[in-house]
Formats: sequence, C-alpha cells, structure tokens
Amino acid sequence: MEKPTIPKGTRDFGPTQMAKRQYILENIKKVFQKYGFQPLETPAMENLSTLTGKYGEEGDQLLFKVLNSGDFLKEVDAINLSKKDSRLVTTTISEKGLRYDLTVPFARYVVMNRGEITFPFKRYQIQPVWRADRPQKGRYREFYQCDADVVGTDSLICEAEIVLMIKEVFKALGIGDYSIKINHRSILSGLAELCGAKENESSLFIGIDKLDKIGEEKVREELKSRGFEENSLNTVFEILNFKGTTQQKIDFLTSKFSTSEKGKKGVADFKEVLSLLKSYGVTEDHIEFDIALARGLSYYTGCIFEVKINKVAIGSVSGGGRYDNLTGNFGMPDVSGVGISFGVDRLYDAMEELQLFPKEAQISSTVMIAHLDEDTMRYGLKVAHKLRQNGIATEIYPDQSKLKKQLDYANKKLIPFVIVIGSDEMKDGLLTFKNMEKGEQEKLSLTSIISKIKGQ
RNA sequence: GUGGAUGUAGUUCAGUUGGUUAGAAUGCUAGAUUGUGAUUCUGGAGGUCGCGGGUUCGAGCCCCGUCAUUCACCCCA
Repeated sequence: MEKPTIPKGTRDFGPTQMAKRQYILENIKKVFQKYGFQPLETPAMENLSTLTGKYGEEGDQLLFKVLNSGDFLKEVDAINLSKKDSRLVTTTISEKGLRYDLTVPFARYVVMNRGEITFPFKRYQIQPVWRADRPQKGRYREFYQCDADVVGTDSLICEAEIVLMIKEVFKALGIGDYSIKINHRSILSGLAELCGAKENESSLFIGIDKLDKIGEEKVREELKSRGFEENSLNTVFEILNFKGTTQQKIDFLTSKFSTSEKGKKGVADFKEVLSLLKSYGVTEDHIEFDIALARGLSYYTGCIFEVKINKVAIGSVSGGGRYDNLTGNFGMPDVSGVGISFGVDRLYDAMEELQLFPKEAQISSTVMIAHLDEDTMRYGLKVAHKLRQNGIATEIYPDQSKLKKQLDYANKKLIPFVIVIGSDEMKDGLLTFKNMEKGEQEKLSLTSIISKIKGQ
C-alpha cells in the first residue's frame, strides 16, 4: 500500500489552520476594501509567454510549467530533443505556466481590459502563487499573496496609503513590533551613479540587498568580484553606513546627490510621502528609511517597501513598490502602478510563533447541545433551531453518547458554551447552560441564554 | 541548481562498543464515575526501526545505494 503524500513545499490546511488563516485574510480584505480597492481573480495558469522574462533569469527558472495536453512531443524538433537540453524544447512542449505572483497577471488584465477600466484602477487580489524553488523555513512552493495595487496614477498619495494600510493591517492582527522599511529605486540609482556603476546597477542592488544578512565585508568581496573598484565601493558604503534620524538621512543624501538628478528625485519623492503622511495626521512610528533596501524584483522603479516583524526570524512578510512600466511589456506604455503584497503564510508562521491568534479566531460553534436520550435529543433539535434563528452558531451532538464524551468533544473543538438537556430540563424548560472555560453552569430559560450569549 | 543534517508507535523523541522479547512521554481507547470536559488513578490497542542491498554467527546501530523530510546557499512572500 502506497502512503499518500503531497508535493514538496505544499500543505494541507486543516480546520484549525483555516480558522487562523481566514482570520488573517478577513482582516487584510477589510482594510483593502476600506481604502477603495476592488477584488479581482485571475486564472492559476497564464500563457507562459505572459510570465517569462518578467522576473529576471532566476525567476524564469522558478516558473512551474504546465505540459501541453495531448501528444506534446509530436511537434518537437528531433535534433533539439536529442541534445537533451530541456531549455531547447520547453517552449514547444509547454505553453502554459502557473502564476509566479499576482502583479504580472494584473498587468496583463489591465492591458486586456483597458477599454473597460476606469483609471486610476485600484484592485486587490488574494490567490495562491507557485514557485519552483526548494522549500525551506518560511518558504513554500505554493503560497498565498494578498496584493493591492493602483495603476494609472503617479500620485504619491498611493504610496502614503500603502503605508497606512500596512499599519492598519498590523494593528488589526495585533502585531506591534515591526518595521516598514522604505527606500526609493532612484536613490539606489543615484548611488550607482556616484560610484560610476550606471551600467551595472542590478548587481550593485543585489549586493546591497544582502547587506543586513551577510555584512559589509562579504558584500564588498562579492561586488569586487563583479568588477567594482575599491574607490567606488568606499563611496557606496560611506552612504549606506550613515546612521541617523530620517531627517538626518535626508539631509545627508541631499548633499551627496547634488550632482545626481535621479538621486534628487528619489529623495524628493520620499520627502513628499512623509509629508503626505503627516497631513493624514499619522505618526512616523514603525517607518524606517533604509537606504540599503533594494528588493529583488527588477520591475520596481520608484518607492520600495518591505515589512519585517521584529524578533521573528522569518524574512519579510510584506513588500511592494512602484513600477512605472509594467504594462509596457504588454504593449501599453507609460502606465504607472504601485502596490503592496502581504505574504499570508509568513504572517501565519510569525503570528503562530508570537502567539498572537486570539482564541475567538479559532472557535467553530458558539454553542453545543448535549443530551441524554432520544427524547431530550429531539427536544434539543428545537433548541438548536431557535439558537440558529438568533444567529448563534450552534451544533447538536449527533449521537446518543455519554455526557462525558459529548463534553469532551465540545472541549476539543473549543466550543465555549454547552447546553445540557436532561429530563428535568425538558420538564421545567430551564436548561443547564455551561461555560466551558470557567467550568461554571447555571439553569436558565432559552431566552435568557440567547440574550446572555448575544451580550458577550 | 549547490552543500549539510535527519528518517524508530498517530505525534515528539530515547535506544549503551553491534547481542535475546525495541522503550518513554503524549495522543487514541475502555473503565474508576448509570447527568459533567480540560486535573487524578487503572487497563488496552498501536512498530516491516523510510526502502533496497552489503558486512557479520547476529544490524534499529556499521558500509553502499535510493527515496523522503529538513536547514542553509542562490533567489525570494
């Protein structure tokens, strides 16, 4: 007999996990809606041509490709096939792939429906994405993203509202110790200009991104091996190592970027976002101007964000930024977009570790009805119906079993209240109402039980 | 794609230099208690030691292979 398994890096979500996941998703959804975002869903599969080339070379390798149906080898060039190099034949045998993120499918949707869409268009999307890398801690092959993006406006209000939404989501989830790291791609470009690495921006960014992980020494080594000069590296690290308040950082960069148009623009944008936040009447708590934040995805062009929960070793739980020309890939140039993505799975892991899930998020039914024989069970059905009519999540124990077993069941399902019905209760209509957490019970009429539960 | 670690009851793990019948905790189940769970006491079920081969009189333990899991690197939510 073969033991059943599921593919590497995928998971089942049982009832207890689902309760917690939905708690996270509901909260995020609520915030997105509050800021005027509308839902969108796109297919799990996209045409491979839609996906390839959007995530860099590495990204292409991480795409799950779907084999064509039918006799998929028929069309393959025999010579290419004999070379045993899969890259030569993939485009022939696979024309679909699983989505890698939600942003690219969104861009595709916008381009396809540009006639119908009213811009600026604000959409949120909560769906699984797939990546074919090796799973490890906080890293799965199938995971959910919760994206909110705005396309069709350059306004920095969008950036400011992203910060607001992050704050609201974390507040709703009870996560207090976190930082929203913000940087701007133009600031990084300015940095690249200063050290004469205009041509080699991306390797500089990738190196910088690793700074907090592997330290200055190793980043220097790596960049040197990629052809950077000692001198220019000194310039870079002089800036990256600057410590101070946000205002001090801004002043410092302003003086450094006196000759760099790009650098100036980045600093100006960032200043404007801060100023907008101030106008909302929101404090700068949790906001951290991090010059060393780079983020991998190559399509970002403006502000970039990343959110980390402190004291949990799990990488970033949220990230995003502005991309000026994503739809350009699909023949619709000059549309600016900006978005944020929450990683539910990582949020889940972090909240689990910090024990932040409230008990209420795990409750299934509010009341369970326990009974002692056929007659009381039938009486209980009526009670259950009444409770449900009053909007109270109710279940009745379906078998005739010992009271012990029934209570045991309620206890395991974390059902907070149990109504016990025996012959006495049936006679005088006063039901035994038991609070499972406190272990107390009292005899009450059904109407007072209902008002008591609703009063909670 | 590269490197390391680990595979023993449902779960988490012990298991001596290779030696007879592989243990514990927890969970499951029945009872102590014929109307009371989470605490207590007693009994019971539960294992092809991942799989295949090798060394040996003898392998859970040593060797080789394989599969799975996991951690790290690259990259990323």
